[in-house]
Amino acid sequence: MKDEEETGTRRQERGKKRIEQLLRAAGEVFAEFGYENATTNAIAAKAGVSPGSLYQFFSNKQEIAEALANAYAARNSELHESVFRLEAAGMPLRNLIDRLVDPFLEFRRNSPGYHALLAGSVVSRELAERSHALHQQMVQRIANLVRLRNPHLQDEAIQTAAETSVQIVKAMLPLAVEGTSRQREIGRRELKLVLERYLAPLDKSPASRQIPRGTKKR
Amino acid sequence: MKDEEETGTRRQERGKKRIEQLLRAAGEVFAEFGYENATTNAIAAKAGVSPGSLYQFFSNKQEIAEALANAYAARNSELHESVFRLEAAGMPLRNLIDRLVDPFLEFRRNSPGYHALLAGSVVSRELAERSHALHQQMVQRIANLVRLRNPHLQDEAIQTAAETSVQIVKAMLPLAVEGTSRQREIGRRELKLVLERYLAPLDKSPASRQIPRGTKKR
Amino acid sequence: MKDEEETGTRRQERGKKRIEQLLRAAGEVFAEFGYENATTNAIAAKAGVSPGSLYQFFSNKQEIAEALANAYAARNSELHESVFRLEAAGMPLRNLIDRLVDPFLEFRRNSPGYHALLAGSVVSRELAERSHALHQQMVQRIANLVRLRNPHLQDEAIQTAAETSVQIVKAMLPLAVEGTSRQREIGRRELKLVLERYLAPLDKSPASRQIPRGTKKR
Amino acid sequence: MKDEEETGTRRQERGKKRIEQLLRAAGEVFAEFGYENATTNAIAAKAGVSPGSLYQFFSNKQEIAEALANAYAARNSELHESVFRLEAAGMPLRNLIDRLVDPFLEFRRNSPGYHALLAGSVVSRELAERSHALHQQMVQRIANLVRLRNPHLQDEAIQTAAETSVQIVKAMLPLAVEGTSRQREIGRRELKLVLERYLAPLDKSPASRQIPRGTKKR
DNA sequence: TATGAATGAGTGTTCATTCAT
DNA sequence: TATGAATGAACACTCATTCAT
Repeated sequence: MKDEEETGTRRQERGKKRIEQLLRAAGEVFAEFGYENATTNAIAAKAGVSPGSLYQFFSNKQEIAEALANAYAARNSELHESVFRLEAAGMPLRNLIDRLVDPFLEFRRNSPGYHALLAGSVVSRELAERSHALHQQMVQRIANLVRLRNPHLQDEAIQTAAETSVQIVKAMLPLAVEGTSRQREIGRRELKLVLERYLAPLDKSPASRQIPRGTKKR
Repeated sequence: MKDEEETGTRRQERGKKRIEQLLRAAGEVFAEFGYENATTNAIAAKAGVSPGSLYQFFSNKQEIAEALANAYAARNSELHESVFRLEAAGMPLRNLIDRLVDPFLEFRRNSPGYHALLAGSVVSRELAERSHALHQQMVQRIANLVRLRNPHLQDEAIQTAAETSVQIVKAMLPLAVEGTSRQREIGRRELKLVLERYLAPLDKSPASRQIPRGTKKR
Repeated sequence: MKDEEETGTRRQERGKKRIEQLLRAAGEVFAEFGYENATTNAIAAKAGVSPGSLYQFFSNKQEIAEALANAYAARNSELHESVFRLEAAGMPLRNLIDRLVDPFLEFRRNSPGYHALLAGSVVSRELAERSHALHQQMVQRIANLVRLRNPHLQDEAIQTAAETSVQIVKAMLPLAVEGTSRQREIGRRELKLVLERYLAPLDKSPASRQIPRGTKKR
Repeated sequence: MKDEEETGTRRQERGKKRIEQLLRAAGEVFAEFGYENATTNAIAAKAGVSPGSLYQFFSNKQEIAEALANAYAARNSELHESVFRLEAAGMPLRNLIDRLVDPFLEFRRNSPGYHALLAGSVVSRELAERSHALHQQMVQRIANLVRLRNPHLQDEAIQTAAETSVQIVKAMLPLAVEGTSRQREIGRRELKLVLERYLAPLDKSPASRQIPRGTKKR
């Protein structure tokens, strides 16, 4: 509680805030112009900060992109923790899909720049690898669920189904995240429908029979 | 055969060849580096042409991208003509999908830069519009087929189904076009499978009865 | 002992210490990186002080260099006082040279940054002038000695001899100050030798009769 | 003599001229501001060229400095070839010194920037090494002459004498190259005088006895 | 018409200096 | 007075575009 410590704490807080400001601004600028056309000065300006300040926290433009991607990856992981729970394996497929897809859509709606950095042009090898790792992580989590629901399926079939599911989600996300709210609603519904119809035939577990709510888990 | 005698036709021919060279080069460079990181000098060099010459045919970098997109659009239209024939409406769903998807995949495999220009970052409003127009054209063609097969469906449902189908194809294209030949083969199979499972429920024609996986072809 | 009771004297003392810290640090940083490549932040950091504090004592980077040069000039003057004593005029040339050169070399060995500031690129007009003044001071002191030893010489010859002597010292300093201790020893010997041979012909005192090399000291 | 070759030749010529323009401009700017304070845009402007053009010939600022140093080194070598001729070994010392020093002084007068690059702050390790190599080359050439004149001297003494001579020349050059023409003349005379007095005692060869002109070599 | 050297506006980045705390 | 985060002018360098040949 001494003066110095207090100061230090405040400084750190301010630093964190600055970084958050900058990353938020970077996300918006990357989303609007793409990584290449985004200028560091524009990011600094949008964050209400001088160009020099930006470089107190990030040593170059690429590092901003990487930090932002890290932040997204972290939030993404939290999402995974809360969403890929094994008890979910027994749900009816439709419920499971709701449970997985909705938070993910919301996350993406709140993450401008995610697409520009992790789906757009190659910012850096590190970022490409991180993106790939996130993708694989998601594939594995889905594969686990698929395996729990369909223990008789061969591993390769499970992998393929999981990979395909992730790809469907990735590509249909824009429809569910952009446009008017009506368009987004349709996008969301169709995304779920595609997933459901793709996955239903694999699904032999009794839980996946369309059962009215209230009858869950026996 | 002297210079002044050279006919306008011959000049035009030469011009066309130059443009083709340049567009081919542009496609490759865009595919390798992305639109933003592609330099006009690199395109000119790859086309075996001076940077000044490039500007005889295209007034700026963006225009190259647009011309390339146009060329792809034209080839795409030819594809549509040959593929979206009404007699196809009566085929079993699976056959129809094969017929539509395979040429499209081949087209994409032969169109480097297509993804970089039309799926990557926003190159220009013009390009975005053209891309959108292509997309809508495809949606309408598919909507027509869907309507022919399922005359009882409401228009909105048809539109949505067509839109979603196109999105599915876009989604799965990378899996069907990139990677090892085995990966591509799996990608192609899954793409068709997703489409089939998504569309089958709409489909009242006997040929499209859902066949459980693993029991295919007998 | 409370804050407000702190005397001005004490403050001044603290200020002096800070200034000394900063100048020492500046000397080292200038010596290591050269004036232009030295950053004020690096100087402050090396002095264990914040960049803001530095500017409490020096209003800009140039002023640091000037203050450092002043400090060197002051020490240099002390050296002069102790070394250029008139009783020295009667010594044998060789002894006189020893007496003048050795303390000067030691001073230079203990003055990092001296070379970077006063011999390197032009830091500022002020500094150049100060450097020139120091130079001239030394020239005059030497001229005085030369005149005492050789009263018959014309003034211009005396000036030139003094000027040249100073230049010789400057020339040979690097050899006498840098490198291994053996190299430095050789450098020091040669410096003295060059001076001696240059000055001896002017010198009518018996002690300075030219002695062939190798026969020195018996 | 065909069109293309002619063009190529002309281009090369223009390129060479541009490089010369740029190097001349760089020399002047480096001389005026020092390497660090010289801006590439200032160099380009002084050469009457755009900044982009400069980078067609040099890939960065350092490379300009290195190219300029190379050019100086090359001229320096030519000088050496024409000046360090063995028949010179027999000359009276004074003549030899004239012969060596005068062209060297002229060279330096025509080489603005030489000092800034090769004596000033450390531009790069390459440049420092080149500078050192030039220095050593000169030392060796002088050592050869000294050895020819004084075959009985030990190698180490020869080396030291050569090294010291070079150091004297380097340090006294500014006096002989800068200032009014009178100052330069005095500087030149003193430089030669210092060298002569330093070297004369080593010199046992008959040729080095002060002999009136016209009696050379016997 | 083709060439490719030349252009120069614009970008990422640094660092001397300021100022709120 | 001390701090160090913030500032912003300035620089090295790039590349889409132009134009003399």
